This record gives sequence, C-alpha cells and structure tokens, in this order.
Amino acid sequence: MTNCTEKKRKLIERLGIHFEKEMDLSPLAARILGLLILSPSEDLSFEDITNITCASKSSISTNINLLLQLKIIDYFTKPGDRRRYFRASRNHLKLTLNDNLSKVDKQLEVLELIDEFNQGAEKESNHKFQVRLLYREFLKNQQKNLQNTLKKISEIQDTQ
Amino acid sequence: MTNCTEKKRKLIERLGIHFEKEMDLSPLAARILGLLILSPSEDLSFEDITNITCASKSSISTNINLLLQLKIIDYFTKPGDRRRYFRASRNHLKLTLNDNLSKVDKQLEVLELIDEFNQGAEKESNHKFQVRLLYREFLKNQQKNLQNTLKKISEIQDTQ
DNA sequence: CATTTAGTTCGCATATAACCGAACAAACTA
DNA sequence: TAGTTTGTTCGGTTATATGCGAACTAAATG
Repeated sequence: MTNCTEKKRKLIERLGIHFEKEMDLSPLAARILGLLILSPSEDLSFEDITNITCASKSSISTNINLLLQLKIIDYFTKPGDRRRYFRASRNHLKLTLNDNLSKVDKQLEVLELIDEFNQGAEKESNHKFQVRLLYREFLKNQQKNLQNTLKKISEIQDTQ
Repeated sequence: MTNCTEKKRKLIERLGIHFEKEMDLSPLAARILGLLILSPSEDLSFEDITNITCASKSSISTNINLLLQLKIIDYFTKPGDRRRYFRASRNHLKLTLNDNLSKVDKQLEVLELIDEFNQGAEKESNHKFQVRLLYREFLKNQQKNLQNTLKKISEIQDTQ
C-alpha cells in the first residue's frame, strides 16, 4: 500500500521544494503534489497521504481541499469504497498554460498602457523604446508558443 | 517637481497592483516601481516619492532599499546635491529574462527527474507520456525565445 | 556650533499563513 | 444501537509581512 522507497521519499522532498517555489504552494501542499506526481499508477487514499507525509489529519485535509480547489489534483472513488483516491489532475498542464497565457496577455496590456502614456508627453530615450519593442516581441512569441502547445494538447486529448 | 496628474496617479495604482501580483512585491514597493516606470525622464528624489505615494519615510526607505537590493531600481546623484535620484533599472528586463531562463531550466531538470523515476518501475499511460513530451518541447521553445531575446538585448546595449 | 536636510533604524501594531491537536459529524458496520 | 472509519472544523500557536511613528545619524548650511 504505502509503497514508498527511500529514493521516492527523497524525490518527493525535492519536488516539494520545487513546487513550493514555482507554484507558490504551502510546503505540505507541495509535498502532497510531489507524492501524487510520483505515484501515477497507484491509488493513494487520504490515509496513505497521511502516512507518507507524516502530517496531521487536519493539515492534510486542508491542503488536499486547497489542491482540489485549485484543480491541481483530482480524485476518484471505487465502487463499495467510501474513501477517495487522489491523483495529480490530468488537466493541470492545460490549466497552467492557460494561466500563463493570461499572464502574458496581462503583461502585454500593461505594456500597452505604458506605451500609451509615454506617447502622450514624455521624450523617451531611444534605448528604452527599443527595449520595450523587444520585450513586446518576446511576449508575442511566448503567446504563440503557449497557444500552439495548448492546441497540441487538445489534439492529444481528442484522440484519446 | 511633483508632476503628477490624476491620470498618472491612477496608472500608478494600476501598475502597482500588476507588479504586486506578477513580481511578488509589497504593495508599496510595487507602487514605487510603477511610479518610476511612468517617470523615465524625470528626476525623482526620496521626497518626491514620499509625496506622491503618501507613505511614511520609514516605509519608503525600507522599500526603496529592497528594490535597490533586488536590482529592480537604480539611483544616480547630481554634483553638489546630496539627494539620490531613483529610476527603474535599465538592466531589469535582462535580469528578469535571465531569471525566467533559470526557472525554465529548473523545470526541465525536474521533468528529467520525473522521467528517470518513471522509466525505472512504473507502467505509465501513453497519454501521460505524450503530455510530458509535449511539455518538454514547450519548455525548450521557451528557452530558445529567452536566449534569443537576451542576445538581442545585448546587441542593443553594445551599440549604445 | 546650531540647525536643517536626507535618510536609517528600532520597536510596535496588525494581518495573514501554516501547522497542530481535539472535538465534531456523517456514513457505514457489527 | 454502539463502535469504527473517514474525514472536517475550530481554536490556538508560532512565524512572517507590511506598515507606522519616533528616535537617531551623518552631512551640509548658516
């Protein structure tokens, strides 16, 4: 059940630290996510998670509900079994990329606002202008890459 | 001196909220940055910043030093004037993109670790494997875009 | 030398985050 | 119906973030 080798434990810690920083999760939520990512073909119940992470029931409950709410994880049930079995959401990459895309869009919007403001009155250095131009180009490329990847993901999911 | 129209004030608030979220700055630090970005050709002293943001000297001091430390802002002095004049760092985009690049590198590393782990034991679904492949491709494109943009920035800066 | 200017530093207040254990609740089981 | 399983919710603790005012310092000015 609690199939958790030393190697896996260490990797969970490693991923936990990574996700904590990169996804802005609480330490425990990040570790739970790490655990679930490394256990794609196992069925992990609430109790399994409690045992492996060694955290209190209440903290696990809170953090699982947080991850569920953020759609970072999923759960399924088995017939005749009251427990929920958790897993990393199959949809999460898609959601992340969409999130990313909207961030890029927001940055482009802000850039637009700054441009507008500067066109009005300020005598701006050529250098600053060029850098903003470059930055816009960069953001547009990010957009393209994101849109493209999202399209490919949809294609895979449609095939399945 | 405190050349600050209503329009500019509103835009400062707008940028403040944006930077607070996107750059993980304190509200005041984010507003100071917004202010400096919208005042590229003005000389903004400590006092100007105090007046425009309506925050206490101590908070301004703390937050300016924070922004300086993060290399998000810069300052210069004028001969025979003790005051420092602050501005958005000319180098900041470069630093941001470098940061971004190292994040992408870290994500690729973590992906590598997960792949390695899964090759060992787990019977993984084809779908998950394909998604990870796609994600890796996405990250590599991000890398390329970042590296490319950084190169172009260097070129601009060399010309100047 | 006394005062002003230009900032820094300190202690305090308030808010929020992260975790815990204990009590509680709802559903199933003997 | 009594007990067990599967969680949730509540109150408290500790740590950290954000801001303030008041006291301080170091340099320039009169």
